[in-house]
Amino acid sequence: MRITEREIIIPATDYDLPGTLSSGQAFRWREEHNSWIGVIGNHWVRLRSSSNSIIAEVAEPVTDWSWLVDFLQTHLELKSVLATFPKDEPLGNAIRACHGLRLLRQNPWECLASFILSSTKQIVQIQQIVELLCIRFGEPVPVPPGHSPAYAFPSAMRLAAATEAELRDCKMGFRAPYLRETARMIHSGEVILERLYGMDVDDARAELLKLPGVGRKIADCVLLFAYGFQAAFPVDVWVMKALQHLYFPKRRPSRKRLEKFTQTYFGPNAGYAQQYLFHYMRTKQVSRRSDRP
DNA sequence: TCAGACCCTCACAG
DNA sequence: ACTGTGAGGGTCT
Repeated sequence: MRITEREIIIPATDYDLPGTLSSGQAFRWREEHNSWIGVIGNHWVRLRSSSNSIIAEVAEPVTDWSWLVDFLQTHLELKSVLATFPKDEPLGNAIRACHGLRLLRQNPWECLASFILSSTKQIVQIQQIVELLCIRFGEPVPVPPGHSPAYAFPSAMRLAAATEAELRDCKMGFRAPYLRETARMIHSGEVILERLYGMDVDDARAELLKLPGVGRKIADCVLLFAYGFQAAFPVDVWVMKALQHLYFPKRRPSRKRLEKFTQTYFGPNAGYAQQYLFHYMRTKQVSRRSDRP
């Protein structure tokens, strides 16, 4: 007989759970009483950090926890990843300031849809939009007694069936037609997200770029956060600021030159380096509002 | 390559 | 309190 439990202790060293869950790669995690509540697939999940481990609780007993371990990527030895970073001062600062920051491994559809909604939005706003989307279109999932309702991320089929007005009601503005059309193309099989796992990074990116509302930056986010392609290096306004300031102080590099740089300088775990730069810039630097005289 | 448009919300200045 | 303004993990034309 197999053991089913509602709780599991997952060994995890060098793992900053709050930092990772709030670092702008996933948008459905809320802090509550020193723990983090979210939904993975059809599972309501509560996570909390302990010494060298993460304690996870779900609503109903499960036997197979691989979906959670895969999401958290706890097996990855962070030290060996950080060891491949170039030994420069900016990254050194970021590593020191963001100790234990990790990359998650998310569901491709949820990640794709979420990042389509991310363009020119602040992270809190993205969280709000995704939340509304799940409440309105997601299937309810079981929650422990006493907890507020939770919903799975809505399927591509469901979102393709929604009207543009219904989507705009979720405060996503001009992103609504992008999300709707992308949902349709995924549901119809014009782009098959499962196939990207077996492709090389350039082919996988080309597939994502077929989708409306998906440009280079969002494609690279999905490649990195959902598929684990380490060659993907999303360049957003924060990372661009870091790159310009730290590595190209003289003049702005061309797009081609910048791509060459990010694909070579940061080494085999460039995607990880990107997340450290992003999180460092966003959380640890002097904010622009307070650095006025 | 280079604008400008695109929705909407929030923070902040006055 | 109330309005004006700017900007936010971009993409498309």
